Amino acid sequence: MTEFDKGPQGLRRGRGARERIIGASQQLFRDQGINRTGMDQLCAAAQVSKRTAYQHFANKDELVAEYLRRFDPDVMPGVFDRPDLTPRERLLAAFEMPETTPLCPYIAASVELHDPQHPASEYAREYKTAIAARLTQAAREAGATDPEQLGEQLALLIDGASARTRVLNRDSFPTAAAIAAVLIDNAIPAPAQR
Amino acid sequence: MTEFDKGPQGLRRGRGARERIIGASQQLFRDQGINRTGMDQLCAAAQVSKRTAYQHFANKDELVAEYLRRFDPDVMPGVFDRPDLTPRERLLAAFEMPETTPLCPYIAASVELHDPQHPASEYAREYKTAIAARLTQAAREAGATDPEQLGEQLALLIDGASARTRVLNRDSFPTAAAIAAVLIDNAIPAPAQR
DNA sequence: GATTAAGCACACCAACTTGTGTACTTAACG
DNA sequence: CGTTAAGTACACAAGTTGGTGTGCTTAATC
Repeated sequence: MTEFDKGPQGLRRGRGARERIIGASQQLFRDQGINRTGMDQLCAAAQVSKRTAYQHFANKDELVAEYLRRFDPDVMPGVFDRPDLTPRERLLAAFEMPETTPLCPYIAASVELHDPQHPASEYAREYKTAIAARLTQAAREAGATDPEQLGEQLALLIDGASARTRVLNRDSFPTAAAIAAVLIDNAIPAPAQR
Repeated sequence: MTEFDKGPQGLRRGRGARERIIGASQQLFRDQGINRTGMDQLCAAAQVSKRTAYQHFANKDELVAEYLRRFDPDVMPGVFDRPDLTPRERLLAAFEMPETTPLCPYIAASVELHDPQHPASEYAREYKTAIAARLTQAAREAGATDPEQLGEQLALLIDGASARTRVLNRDSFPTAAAIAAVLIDNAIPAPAQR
């Protein structure tokens, strides 16, 4: 019984070792941080031998990069894929944080790795840019006079709430949402609001 | 030649050891991060023997805590000690970041140490609270209707700019300052503005 | 049944970490 | 002078890290 796909060449055995590795990294990197999570512990959690892990990922850095790539800016916190909301509501939805993410993993990775050249750091930059672009687009749809500016501002608010939540150990997203509401109302000319 | 550093060969004894250690930690922790800076390297940079370092600080954690304590919320970036500015200008002055601080060391420490119980993490929380309190006070002096709210909002903007600057490798404080201007003008009733 | 890819168990390595122990040297001071 | 506080140099312990080498086992396909 093949439980799984039999690709033209690839045959997945057991149960997706690669997926388990990434799954374990998502949990451990988030809970303990990247630097404080050793490959031994990670492999144990993934129920994968260390040897196998290093056959899937050349080194830890590459695993970290792949771990970050798994977060997709298009599926943020269900912000841009909700046609039931008005544009304004969609912009505000970005501040309902899924409390599974105590600190944006990109900020964490940038700080922990401490190397702007690191592939993960570079992807973090891409991601942040993508998020701002999505917000800009939503701002445009909402009729903002300067969508770029509003998008960048909202992105900054999200990062601020994320960082502050981490340091203070207290949810700062409501504060950010309050600011966002002010900015949005200021940026959208009255006739377009509803 | 009395009590000052002087010695036959590079022997800086007398009274500077502790200060040199902290000085080196300020530079290295900022440039390389805390976890990536070993005590060996730090002692070499401070021109202090490792033994001496451990006579001044029980362990690295304590050094990290002391390193953070050296940042004083009262002397932020010369924000609250400038009677030449109007209250409004004083609030905005908080966003002229001294570019010597790429990322607020408290956010960095919180992320790197990854332990809310760590003395440095706890001090980071105190510091952030103190900053918000100072901003709240300035907001009150500026005549804001809800100074607490404005202070908290401005603090969040600072953190957002700090985090975002780090991740994007691009100064985000102007964006934060623009938001701050909007918030301030919205929070201060017209007659009180000047 | 043979082949083959994927994985496992486990020992092992080299580098690096924080932190000590020990014996020696210097400067200040009464 | 002698005492003492501060510091040095250096070896070393004990732990952790990322990463390999090797031989063996499984399961699906040929």
